Amino acid sequence: MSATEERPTALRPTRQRVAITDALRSAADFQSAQDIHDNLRRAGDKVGLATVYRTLQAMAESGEVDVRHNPAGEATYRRCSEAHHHHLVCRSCGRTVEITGSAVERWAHAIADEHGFTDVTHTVELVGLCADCAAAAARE
Amino acid sequence: MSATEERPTALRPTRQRVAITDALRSAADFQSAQDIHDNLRRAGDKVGLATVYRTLQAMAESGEVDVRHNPAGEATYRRCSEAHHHHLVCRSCGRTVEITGSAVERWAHAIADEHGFTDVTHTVELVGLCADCAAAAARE
DNA sequence: GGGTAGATTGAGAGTCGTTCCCGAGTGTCC
DNA sequence: GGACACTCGGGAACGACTCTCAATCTACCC
Repeated sequence: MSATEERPTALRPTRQRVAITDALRSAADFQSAQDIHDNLRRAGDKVGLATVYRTLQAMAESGEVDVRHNPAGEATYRRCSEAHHHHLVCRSCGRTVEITGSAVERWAHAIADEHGFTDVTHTVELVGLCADCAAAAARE
Repeated sequence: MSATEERPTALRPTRQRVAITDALRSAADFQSAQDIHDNLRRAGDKVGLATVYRTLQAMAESGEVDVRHNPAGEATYRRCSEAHHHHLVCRSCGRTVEITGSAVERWAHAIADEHGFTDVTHTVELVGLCADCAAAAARE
Protein backbone atom coordinates (compact mmCIF):
# COMPACT_ATOMS: atom_id res chain seq x y z
CA MET A 1 0.00 0.00 0.00
CA SER A 2 1.73 3.16 -1.14
CA ALA A 3 0.70 6.50 0.25
CA THR A 4 1.62 8.44 -2.84
CA GLU A 5 -1.04 7.35 -5.34
CA GLU A 6 -3.96 9.71 -5.54
CA ARG A 7 -6.84 7.40 -6.46
CA PRO A 8 -8.92 9.78 -8.59
CA THR A 9 -12.06 7.62 -8.46
CA ALA A 10 -12.58 8.70 -12.05
CA LEU A 11 -15.48 6.38 -12.74
CA ARG A 12 -16.69 6.95 -16.24
CA PRO A 13 -20.35 7.90 -16.31
CA THR A 14 -21.32 5.14 -18.69
CA ARG A 15 -24.92 4.44 -19.65
CA GLN A 16 -24.95 1.44 -17.32
CA ARG A 17 -23.63 3.32 -14.31
CA VAL A 18 -26.07 6.14 -14.81
CA ALA A 19 -28.92 3.65 -15.02
CA ILE A 20 -27.86 1.94 -11.81
CA THR A 21 -27.46 5.23 -10.00
CA ASP A 22 -30.93 6.28 -11.15
CA ALA A 23 -32.42 2.98 -10.05
CA LEU A 24 -30.95 3.47 -6.60
CA ARG A 25 -32.14 7.04 -6.44
CA SER A 26 -35.72 6.12 -7.23
CA ALA A 27 -35.82 3.27 -4.70
CA ALA A 28 -36.76 4.19 -1.16
CA ASP A 29 -35.51 1.05 0.48
CA PHE A 30 -32.72 -1.48 0.38
CA GLN A 31 -32.59 -3.49 -2.85
CA SER A 32 -30.56 -6.52 -3.75
CA ALA A 33 -28.30 -6.46 -6.78
CA GLN A 34 -30.63 -8.95 -8.42
CA ASP A 35 -33.61 -6.67 -7.80
CA ILE A 36 -31.82 -3.76 -9.40
CA HIS A 37 -30.77 -5.92 -12.31
CA ASP A 38 -34.35 -7.14 -12.80
CA ASN A 39 -35.78 -3.66 -12.63
CA LEU A 40 -33.31 -2.33 -15.16
CA ARG A 41 -34.04 -5.19 -17.54
CA ARG A 42 -37.75 -4.67 -17.14
CA ALA A 43 -37.32 -0.96 -17.86
CA GLY A 44 -35.53 -1.87 -21.06
CA ASP A 45 -32.03 -1.05 -19.84
CA LYS A 46 -29.88 -3.96 -20.92
CA VAL A 47 -27.23 -4.19 -18.21
CA GLY A 48 -25.25 -7.28 -17.28
CA LEU A 49 -25.53 -8.76 -13.82
CA ALA A 50 -21.78 -8.67 -13.42
CA THR A 51 -21.82 -4.97 -14.18
CA VAL A 52 -24.49 -4.36 -11.56
CA TYR A 53 -22.42 -6.17 -8.94
CA ARG A 54 -19.23 -4.39 -9.96
CA THR A 55 -20.84 -0.97 -9.94
CA LEU A 56 -22.56 -1.47 -6.61
CA GLN A 57 -19.34 -2.69 -5.10
CA ALA A 58 -17.47 0.34 -6.35
CA MET A 59 -20.19 2.63 -5.03
CA ALA A 60 -20.16 0.92 -1.67
CA GLU A 61 -16.42 1.32 -1.49
CA SER A 62 -16.62 5.01 -2.23
CA GLY A 63 -19.39 5.44 0.33
CA GLU A 64 -22.12 6.34 -2.14
CA VAL A 65 -24.34 3.49 -1.03
CA ASP A 66 -25.01 1.57 2.15
CA VAL A 67 -24.67 -2.21 2.12
CA ARG A 68 -26.63 -4.54 4.36
CA HIS A 69 -27.19 -8.25 4.42
CA ASN A 70 -30.81 -9.28 4.71
CA PRO A 71 -31.70 -12.33 6.79
CA ALA A 72 -31.33 -14.53 3.71
CA GLY A 73 -27.71 -13.46 3.49
CA GLU A 74 -28.24 -11.49 0.33
CA ALA A 75 -26.42 -8.17 0.05
CA THR A 76 -28.77 -5.22 -0.32
CA TYR A 77 -27.94 -1.65 -1.29
CA ARG A 78 -29.40 1.76 -0.76
CA ARG A 79 -28.23 5.22 -1.74
CA CYS A 80 -27.18 6.89 1.46
CA SER A 81 -27.00 10.45 2.54
CA GLU A 82 -23.48 11.79 2.74
CA ALA A 83 -24.05 12.35 6.43
CA HIS A 84 -22.80 9.36 8.41
CA HIS A 85 -25.64 7.40 9.98
CA HIS A 86 -26.76 4.04 11.28
CA HIS A 87 -29.77 1.78 10.97
CA LEU A 88 -32.54 0.49 13.16
CA VAL A 89 -34.04 -2.55 11.46
CA CYS A 90 -37.19 -4.52 12.23
CA ARG A 91 -36.28 -8.20 12.38
CA SER A 92 -39.76 -9.19 11.31
CA CYS A 93 -40.78 -6.89 8.45
CA GLY A 94 -37.41 -5.42 7.54
CA ARG A 95 -38.50 -1.80 7.95
CA THR A 96 -35.47 0.43 8.30
CA VAL A 97 -35.05 3.70 10.13
CA GLU A 98 -32.00 5.89 9.59
CA ILE A 99 -30.37 7.12 12.74
CA THR A 100 -27.88 9.87 13.20
CA GLY A 101 -26.45 9.77 16.66
CA SER A 102 -23.64 12.04 17.66
CA ALA A 103 -23.61 10.21 20.99
CA VAL A 104 -22.23 7.01 19.42
CA GLU A 105 -19.76 8.98 17.35
CA ARG A 106 -18.38 10.56 20.49
CA TRP A 107 -18.32 7.25 22.29
CA ALA A 108 -16.51 5.57 19.39
CA HIS A 109 -13.85 8.25 19.34
CA ALA A 110 -13.38 8.13 23.07
CA ILE A 111 -12.94 4.35 23.01
CA ALA A 112 -10.53 4.57 20.09
CA ASP A 113 -8.45 7.21 21.86
CA GLU A 114 -8.41 5.19 25.03
CA HIS A 115 -6.88 2.23 23.18
CA GLY A 116 -4.51 4.24 21.00
CA PHE A 117 -6.41 3.57 17.79
CA THR A 118 -6.62 6.23 15.08
CA ASP A 119 -8.60 6.71 11.91
CA VAL A 120 -11.52 4.77 13.32
CA THR A 121 -14.70 4.03 11.47
CA HIS A 122 -17.61 2.22 13.02
CA THR A 123 -20.62 0.15 12.11
CA VAL A 124 -23.63 0.11 14.35
CA GLU A 125 -26.79 -1.79 13.70
CA LEU A 126 -29.81 -2.07 15.93
CA VAL A 127 -32.19 -4.93 15.25
CA GLY A 128 -35.52 -5.13 17.00
CA LEU A 129 -39.24 -5.46 16.60
CA CYS A 130 -41.12 -2.44 15.31
CA ALA A 131 -44.32 -1.31 16.98
CA ASP A 132 -46.54 -2.78 14.25
CA CYS A 133 -44.93 -6.20 14.31
CA ALA A 134 -44.90 -6.28 18.10
CA ALA A 135 -48.63 -5.51 18.10
CA ALA A 136 -49.27 -8.19 15.48
CA ALA A 137 -47.34 -10.73 17.53
CA ALA A 138 -49.21 -9.85 20.72
CA ARG A 139 -52.57 -10.18 18.97
CA GLU A 140 -52.06 -13.89 18.32
CA MET B 1 -47.90 -19.89 11.98
CA SER B 2 -50.33 -21.22 14.55
CA ALA B 3 -50.38 -19.77 18.03
CA THR B 4 -51.65 -22.89 19.69
CA GLU B 5 -48.69 -25.22 19.43
CA GLU B 6 -46.32 -24.83 22.30
CA ARG B 7 -43.00 -25.69 20.66
CA PRO B 8 -41.24 -27.25 23.64
CA THR B 9 -37.81 -26.67 22.11
CA ALA B 10 -37.01 -30.12 23.42
CA LEU B 11 -33.80 -30.43 21.49
CA ARG B 12 -32.23 -33.74 22.25
CA PRO B 13 -28.75 -33.33 23.65
CA THR B 14 -27.19 -35.57 21.05
CA ARG B 15 -23.44 -36.05 20.74
CA GLN B 16 -23.40 -33.73 17.73
CA ARG B 17 -25.33 -30.95 19.42
CA VAL B 18 -23.18 -31.13 22.50
CA ALA B 19 -20.07 -30.96 20.34
CA ILE B 20 -21.36 -27.88 18.51
CA THR B 21 -22.35 -26.19 21.75
CA ASP B 22 -18.91 -26.89 23.18
CA ALA B 23 -17.22 -25.56 20.06
CA LEU B 24 -19.18 -22.35 20.40
CA ARG B 25 -18.42 -22.12 24.09
CA SER B 26 -14.68 -22.47 23.59
CA ALA B 27 -14.58 -19.91 20.78
CA ALA B 28 -14.26 -16.30 21.86
CA ASP B 29 -15.30 -14.84 18.56
CA PHE B 30 -17.80 -15.18 15.76
CA GLN B 31 -17.26 -18.37 13.75
CA SER B 32 -18.78 -19.46 10.50
CA ALA B 33 -20.63 -22.75 10.29
CA GLN B 34 -17.85 -24.05 8.08
CA ASP B 35 -15.25 -23.09 10.69
CA ILE B 36 -17.13 -24.96 13.36
CA HIS B 37 -17.53 -27.94 11.09
CA ASP B 38 -13.81 -27.93 10.29
CA ASN B 39 -12.82 -27.65 13.91
CA LEU B 40 -15.08 -30.49 14.94
CA ARG B 41 -13.71 -32.71 12.19
CA ARG B 42 -10.17 -31.83 13.12
CA ALA B 43 -10.92 -32.65 16.75
CA GLY B 44 -12.16 -36.04 15.63
CA ASP B 45 -15.86 -35.28 16.04
CA LYS B 46 -17.51 -36.58 12.92
CA VAL B 47 -20.45 -34.25 12.38
CA GLY B 48 -22.18 -33.56 9.09
CA LEU B 49 -22.18 -30.07 7.64
CA ALA B 50 -25.95 -30.17 7.31
CA THR B 51 -26.21 -30.98 11.00
CA VAL B 52 -24.02 -28.04 11.92
CA TYR B 53 -26.18 -25.70 9.88
CA ARG B 54 -29.39 -27.15 11.28
CA THR B 55 -28.20 -26.94 14.85
CA LEU B 56 -26.90 -23.41 14.55
CA GLN B 57 -30.13 -22.32 12.96
CA ALA B 58 -32.15 -23.85 15.77
CA MET B 59 -29.91 -22.21 18.36
CA ALA B 60 -30.18 -18.86 16.64
CA GLU B 61 -33.93 -19.18 16.60
CA SER B 62 -34.07 -19.92 20.28
CA GLY B 63 -31.73 -17.03 21.01
CA GLU B 64 -28.85 -19.14 22.25
CA VAL B 65 -26.45 -17.69 19.70
CA ASP B 66 -25.94 -14.41 17.88
CA VAL B 67 -25.79 -14.44 14.10
CA ARG B 68 -23.85 -11.93 12.04
CA HIS B 69 -22.84 -11.75 8.40
CA ASN B 70 -19.20 -11.00 7.81
CA PRO B 71 -18.20 -8.79 4.87
CA ALA B 72 -17.93 -11.86 2.66
CA GLY B 73 -21.60 -12.52 3.29
CA GLU B 74 -20.91 -15.62 5.31
CA ALA B 75 -23.11 -16.19 8.36
CA THR B 76 -21.12 -16.29 11.58
CA TYR B 77 -22.27 -17.41 15.00
CA ARG B 78 -21.32 -16.68 18.57
CA ARG B 79 -22.64 -17.98 21.83
CA CYS B 80 -24.82 -15.28 23.34
CA SER B 81 -22.78 -14.65 26.45
CA GLU B 82 -24.18 -12.93 29.47
CA ALA B 83 -21.31 -10.49 29.20
CA HIS B 84 -22.27 -8.53 26.13
CA HIS B 85 -19.36 -6.75 24.47
CA HIS B 86 -18.08 -5.26 21.23
CA HIS B 87 -14.86 -5.19 19.27
CA LEU B 88 -12.25 -2.67 18.27
CA VAL B 89 -10.28 -4.14 15.37
CA CYS B 90 -7.07 -2.96 13.72
CA ARG B 91 -7.61 -2.87 9.97
CA SER B 92 -3.95 -3.48 9.33
CA CYS B 93 -2.80 -6.21 11.71
CA GLY B 94 -6.16 -7.53 12.84
CA ARG B 95 -5.50 -7.04 16.54
CA THR B 96 -8.77 -7.07 18.45
CA VAL B 97 -9.70 -5.37 21.69
CA GLU B 98 -12.86 -6.33 23.54
CA ILE B 99 -14.99 -3.44 24.66
CA THR B 100 -17.79 -3.31 27.12
CA GLY B 101 -19.58 -0.02 26.92
CA SER B 102 -22.69 0.66 28.88
CA ALA B 103 -22.90 4.01 27.11
CA VAL B 104 -23.82 2.40 23.79
CA GLU B 105 -26.22 0.05 25.48
CA ARG B 106 -28.07 3.01 26.96
CA TRP B 107 -27.98 4.87 23.67
CA ALA B 108 -29.33 1.85 21.79
CA HIS B 109 -32.23 1.49 24.18
CA ALA B 110 -33.04 5.16 24.04
CA ILE B 111 -33.08 5.15 20.23
CA ALA B 112 -35.21 2.02 20.15
CA ASP B 113 -37.72 3.55 22.55
CA GLU B 114 -37.84 6.72 20.57
CA HIS B 115 -38.88 4.80 17.42
CA GLY B 116 -41.23 2.38 19.14
CA PHE B 117 -38.98 -0.64 18.68
CA THR B 118 -38.81 -3.35 21.32
CA ASP B 119 -36.61 -6.33 22.03
CA VAL B 120 -33.65 -4.62 20.43
CA THR B 121 -30.21 -6.15 20.05
CA HIS B 122 -27.26 -4.32 18.57
CA THR B 123 -23.99 -4.95 16.83
CA VAL B 124 -21.20 -2.43 17.09
CA GLU B 125 -17.84 -2.74 15.46
CA LEU B 126 -15.04 -0.21 15.49
CA VAL B 127 -12.35 -0.56 12.85
CA GLY B 128 -9.24 1.56 12.96
CA LEU B 129 -5.47 1.62 13.00
CA CYS B 130 -3.74 0.54 16.18
CA ALA B 131 -0.89 2.57 17.62
CA ASP B 132 1.79 0.17 16.36
CA CYS B 133 0.51 0.09 12.80
CA ALA B 134 0.00 3.85 12.73
CA ALA B 135 3.62 4.31 13.84
CA ALA B 136 4.82 1.84 11.22
CA ALA B 137 2.87 3.67 8.52
CA ALA B 138 4.23 7.07 9.59
CA ARG B 139 7.78 5.74 9.50
CA GLU B 140 7.60 5.12 5.75
C1' DG C 1 -12.88 14.99 -36.97
C1' DG C 2 -9.90 10.93 -36.50
C1' DG C 3 -6.97 7.88 -33.90
C1' DT C 4 -5.43 5.55 -29.78
C1' DA C 5 -4.91 3.76 -25.13
C1' DG C 6 -7.09 2.10 -21.58
C1' DA C 7 -11.36 1.53 -18.98
C1' DT C 8 -15.71 -0.91 -19.10
C1' DT C 9 -19.01 -4.25 -20.43
C1' DG C 10 -21.53 -8.73 -20.60
C1' DA C 11 -22.32 -13.76 -21.27
C1' DG C 12 -21.46 -17.63 -19.22
C1' DA C 13 -18.79 -20.72 -16.55
C1' DG C 14 -17.01 -21.40 -12.00
C1' DT C 15 -16.90 -20.95 -6.88
C1' DC C 16 -18.74 -21.15 -2.49
C1' DG C 17 -22.13 -21.01 1.26
C1' DT C 18 -26.31 -22.99 2.39
C1' DT C 19 -30.44 -25.94 2.12
C1' DC C 20 -33.00 -30.03 0.76
C1' DC C 21 -33.82 -35.00 0.44
C1' DC C 22 -34.18 -39.39 2.20
C1' DG C 23 -32.50 -43.78 3.93
C1' DA C 24 -30.16 -45.14 8.14
C1' DG C 25 -29.24 -44.61 12.91
C1' DT C 26 -30.28 -43.25 17.72
C1' DG C 27 -32.68 -41.75 21.98
C1' DT C 28 -36.87 -41.80 24.72
C1' DC C 29 -40.90 -43.46 26.65
C1' DC C 30 -43.98 -47.06 27.83
C1' DG D 1 -36.97 -54.71 25.42
C1' DG D 2 -39.66 -52.68 21.66
C1' DA D 3 -41.91 -49.11 19.04
C1' DC D 4 -41.77 -44.77 17.31
C1' DA D 5 -40.35 -40.27 16.46
C1' DC D 6 -36.49 -37.51 16.24
C1' DT D 7 -31.96 -36.78 14.34
C1' DC D 8 -28.07 -37.58 11.40
C1' DG D 9 -25.14 -37.34 7.24
C1' DG D 10 -23.78 -37.65 2.36
C1' DG D 11 -24.52 -35.71 -1.65
C1' DA D 12 -27.21 -33.28 -4.93
C1' DA D 13 -29.42 -28.94 -5.73
C1' DC D 14 -29.79 -24.10 -5.39
C1' DG D 15 -28.72 -19.34 -5.38
C1' DA D 16 -25.67 -15.42 -4.75
C1' DC D 17 -21.68 -13.76 -6.28
C1' DT D 18 -17.08 -13.54 -8.87
C1' DC D 19 -13.95 -14.36 -12.68
C1' DT D 20 -12.52 -14.41 -17.52
C1' DC D 21 -11.74 -12.40 -21.80
C1' DA D 22 -12.95 -10.64 -26.28
C1' DA D 23 -15.69 -6.83 -27.85
C1' DT D 24 -17.05 -2.21 -27.12
C1' DC D 25 -16.98 2.38 -25.50
C1' DT D 26 -15.01 6.80 -23.62
C1' DA D 27 -11.67 10.38 -22.78
C1' DC D 28 -8.05 12.59 -24.53
C1' DC D 29 -4.54 14.07 -27.85
C1' DC D 30 -3.31 15.60 -32.40
